[in-house]
Amino acid sequence: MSTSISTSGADEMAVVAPNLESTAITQASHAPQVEDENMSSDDDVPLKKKTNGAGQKRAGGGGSSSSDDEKPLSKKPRTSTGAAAKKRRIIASDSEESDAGPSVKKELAPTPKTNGASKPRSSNAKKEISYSESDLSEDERPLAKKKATPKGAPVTNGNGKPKSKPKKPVTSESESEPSPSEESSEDEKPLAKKKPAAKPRKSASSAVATPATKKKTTIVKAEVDSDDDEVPLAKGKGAKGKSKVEDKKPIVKKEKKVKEEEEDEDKFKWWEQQEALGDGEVKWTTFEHNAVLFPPPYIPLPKNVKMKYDGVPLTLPPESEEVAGFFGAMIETDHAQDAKFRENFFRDFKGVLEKYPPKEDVKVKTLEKCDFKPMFEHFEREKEKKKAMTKDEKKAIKDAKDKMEAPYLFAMVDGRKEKVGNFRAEPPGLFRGRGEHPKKGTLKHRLRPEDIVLNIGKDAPIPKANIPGNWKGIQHDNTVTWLAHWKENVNGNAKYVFLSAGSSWKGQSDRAKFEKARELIKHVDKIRKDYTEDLKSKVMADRQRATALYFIDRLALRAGNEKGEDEADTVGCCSLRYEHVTLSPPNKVIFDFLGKDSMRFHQEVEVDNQVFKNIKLFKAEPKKKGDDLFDRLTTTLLNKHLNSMMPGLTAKVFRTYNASWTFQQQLKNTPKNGTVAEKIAAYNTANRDVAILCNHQKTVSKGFEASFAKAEDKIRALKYQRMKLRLQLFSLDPKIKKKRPELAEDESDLDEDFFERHETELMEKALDAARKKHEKDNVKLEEEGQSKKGKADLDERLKEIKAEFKELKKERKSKKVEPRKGATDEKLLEQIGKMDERIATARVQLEDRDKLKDVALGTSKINYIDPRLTVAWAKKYDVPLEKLFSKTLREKFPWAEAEADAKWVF
DNA sequence: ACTACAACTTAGAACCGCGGTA
DNA sequence: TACCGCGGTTCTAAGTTGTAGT
Repeated sequence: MSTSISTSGADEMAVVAPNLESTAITQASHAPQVEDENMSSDDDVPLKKKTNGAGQKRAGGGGSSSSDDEKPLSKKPRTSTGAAAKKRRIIASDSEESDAGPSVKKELAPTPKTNGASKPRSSNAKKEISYSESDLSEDERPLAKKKATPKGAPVTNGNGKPKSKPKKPVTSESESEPSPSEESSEDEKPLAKKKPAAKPRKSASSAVATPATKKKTTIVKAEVDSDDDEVPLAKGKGAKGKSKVEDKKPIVKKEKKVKEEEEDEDKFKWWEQQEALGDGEVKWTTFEHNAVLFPPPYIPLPKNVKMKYDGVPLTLPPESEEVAGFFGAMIETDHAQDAKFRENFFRDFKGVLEKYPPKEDVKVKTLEKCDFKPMFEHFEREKEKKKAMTKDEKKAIKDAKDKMEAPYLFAMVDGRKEKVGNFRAEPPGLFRGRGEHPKKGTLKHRLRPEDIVLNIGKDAPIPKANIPGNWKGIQHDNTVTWLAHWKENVNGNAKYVFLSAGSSWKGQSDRAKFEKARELIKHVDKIRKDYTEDLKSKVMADRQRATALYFIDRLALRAGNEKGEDEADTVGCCSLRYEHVTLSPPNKVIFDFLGKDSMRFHQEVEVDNQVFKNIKLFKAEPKKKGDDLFDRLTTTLLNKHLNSMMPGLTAKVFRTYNASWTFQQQLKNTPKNGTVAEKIAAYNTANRDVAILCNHQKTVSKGFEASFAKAEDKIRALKYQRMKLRLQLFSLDPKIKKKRPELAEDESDLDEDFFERHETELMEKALDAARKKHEKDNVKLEEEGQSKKGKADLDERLKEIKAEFKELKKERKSKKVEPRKGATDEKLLEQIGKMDERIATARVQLEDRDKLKDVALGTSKINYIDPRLTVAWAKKYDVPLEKLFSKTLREKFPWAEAEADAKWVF
C-alpha cells in the first residue's frame, strides 16, 4: 500500500484518499468542542418537527425482499431461478491494493440490515427538520440564507459572460429570422481562428440583441423539403462544397504522397490552435448534415408464423404483430420474466390490439395465455439463416447498408468534415429501463419526421428524410452542437443526435474537462481543509455540505440529484437517505444503496470521527427510513459552494480528478524492466483500481462460473502432472526427499474426487482417440486395398488402455511411479520447475480473471482517466499505444497523442 | 426559491466480428 | 467447422449541470 508516500510535499493532501484511517486518528485528537459533547449525549436528537409526507411508499417496491443482504439488490431482483441468481454481483472481497485511491476497504462481511432496495421514499421535496439549538446555533432556517458571496451578481458562466439564451419552444411557427449577419460575415474563417477579442463582443451583442432578434435561434416550420435538398452535404458555401465523402482534396499546401497521410492532414487539429475554441457561446457558423436515418418500415412475418392465444393462432395486422414480435424476440431474456416489464408491455400491447385486433374473434385478456414461441423460433431461424449466408451474400448486404448510411456519416462544420455519432433514429421497441424502473416494458413508438427537430446552418440545404413526412421543425441555433432532437414517448425525455466522440466539439470539451480536473489539483488542499473545518460547523447546512463533500472526495460518489417518482429509485451523495447509511461504531460507516443504473454501492468505510458524529446527528430523531440524510443540501447548493472555491468546479470534477490522480499514482508500480506483457498488466491493474474507485461494474457473464471451474481443473491437471513427475523422481532417487523436503509436499487442491474425475476423463480421451485411430487406419487400409482390422482388434487396444489407467491409479495410490525411460534426476527436476512456472502463471491469470469478472474497465478509460496519462506512460515504458487504446479510443483522443510526451504529468 | 427544460456526459447491456480451438 | 470466449462497437438509458420561467 501507500505507494503514495513518495513525492512532493503537496502529498499529504494531494494524494487521493489519504488513508482514511490515518485521517481519522489525527482528527480524533483535537477539538472536542462543546457541541461535540452534546452530540454524543442527547442532542443527536434534533427537535422533532414537521415530518410531512414522509412515509410515503413507492409503489412497485419490488423489493419484496429486503430480506437478505447477501442479495445483490441491484440487478434483476427477479424471483426467477438460476439465471437471475447467476447474474448476481459480488462485492469485491478485498481491495488488496489498499492504496488504491480513496482507500476504502471493501467490505468482507455481510452487513446490517439496511438494504438499498428498501423503498420508502419520501416526497421529492427536501423536508426540513429542525435541529436542536444546543447543537447548532443559528440555522433554524434551512437552505435559505448565508452564502454571502455572489449575491447581487448577475448570473454568469464563469467567464463573466452573461449566459442567457431564452429558447423558443419548438413551435411550428413560421420564422421571422433576422440577422446573425455580422457573424456570418466576419466569419469566413473557421471558428478556430477567431481572436479572443471577438468572442466577448459577439456574445455580448447577441445577448443584447434579445427579443427582437431572438438570438441565433430560429425555428421554422418544416414545410420545406421542397427545395434543393437533393444535394445533401455538398453545396452551400461554395468552396467547402467540394469535400464530398469520396472526393479527395485538391487544395492544401504540398502534395502528399500516401493517401492515408492525406486524410490525416485533412483532419482538423483543433488542439494546435492558439486559443481555446470550446468555451465560446458560438459553436459554429456553417453547419450542414443529413439529419437522421429512419429504420426501414415493418415487414410482416410470413403467414405461417403466428403467436397463439390460448392455443389459437392469431392473425395479427402488422401494427400489432410488430409489437408482439418485440416481446416474442425477448421471451428468453430476463426482461420477459420481470413482472413490471410484463405488466407494462401487456398494457400497451392490449392498447395496440384494441386498434388492430386479430382477424380471429379472440379477445386477448392475459399475457400468460399468449404464446410467442412460434415468433421466437422464427426469429431464431432467421438468425441462423443469416449466419449461414456465404461471405459474398453477407458482403452484398453490408455494402447496401453502407451505401444507405453513407450520407449520414458526416456533417460539415465550418467547412470541415466531422463524423456524426448516433445518426440513426431509435427504432421502436420495448423500453429497457434499468433496475426497478416503473416504466420498463413500455412500448417505445416508431419515430417519424414529424417528431424530429433539426438544428442546422441557415444556408444549409434542408435534408430530406428517408421516409415520407416533414420535419417537426428546423432551427439554426449556433450555440448548441446537436443535429437533431426529439422527445421520446416513454418518459418524455429528450434525445439528441450529436457528433461522434472523435469530433472536434467533443474532443475540445473532453480536454477542457480534464484541464478543469487538473486545475482542481491546485485548489484541493484548501478545499479539503475547508470542508474538514466545516464538518464541525454550527450551521447545519454547512455541516451537511462538508460531510457530503467528504464523501464525494473520498469515495467518488456522484452528486445525486433528486429523482422523480416515475424513475428507478436510485441515489447519489446528496440524495442519500436514512436507510442507505448505517453506523458501525466506533468509526465505520456502511453504505448500501443503488446508484446510477441501479448499480449497487456497498462499502464499509472508516471515517473521521467527526464524520461519524455528523452522520449520527443527521440520522437522529425524528428522522427515519425514507428521509433524506442531507436534508439541508441539494446538488445546486453544493455546486454553488464549489464554484465559489474554484471557478467552474462542480461535484463531478472530483470524480475525474480522483480517477486520473489515482491512475497516475498506481502507474508508478509499473515494473521498469518487465516485459511488455507485465507492463500492460500493471497498466490494467491501475485501470482496475480506478474502475473500483468509481464503482464501475458489469454483470458477471453467464458462462463465467463454469469456465472458471474449468480453468481451475486445468490447473489441477497441471498439478497432477507435477505430482507424477515428483513420484518418478522419488522412485529414481529416494534420498532427494531429504535434500529437498519441499518436493515431498503434496500438491494442494487435489483430492480423491478430482483424481477420479481427472483420470476418468483422461481415459475417456485416450479411448476416444484409439477409436478414431482405428477408424482412420481402416480407411487407409481400405484405400490401399488391404483388409481392415476387425473389432476385436480395437477392443484389444481399448482393453490395454483401460489397463494402463488402472495401473496409473495404482501407482498414484501407492505413490510409486515407475520412472519413464530416459528419466534422470536433472531432467525431472527441470520438468518440475517448468511445471511450477506454468502453474503459477495459470494461477495468476485465473485470479486476475476473477477479480475482473464484475469490474468494467472501459468506462473509466473512456471518461475518467486523462488519456494523456496513457500516452505518456506508453512512451515512457515503450509500449505501443494500440495495445492500450482501441481504434475508437485513438480516434477519440488524438489531442492527447499529440500533446503528451513521456514526462507529461496530470 | 422552485420547477422544468435543455444540453451534454457517463453508463452498462446488447450485439458483432474475430481469432483461437476442440 | 462450428463453437466460443472475448474485446470492441453500438445502442440508448441515466446521470449532471446550468438556465429560464414563474
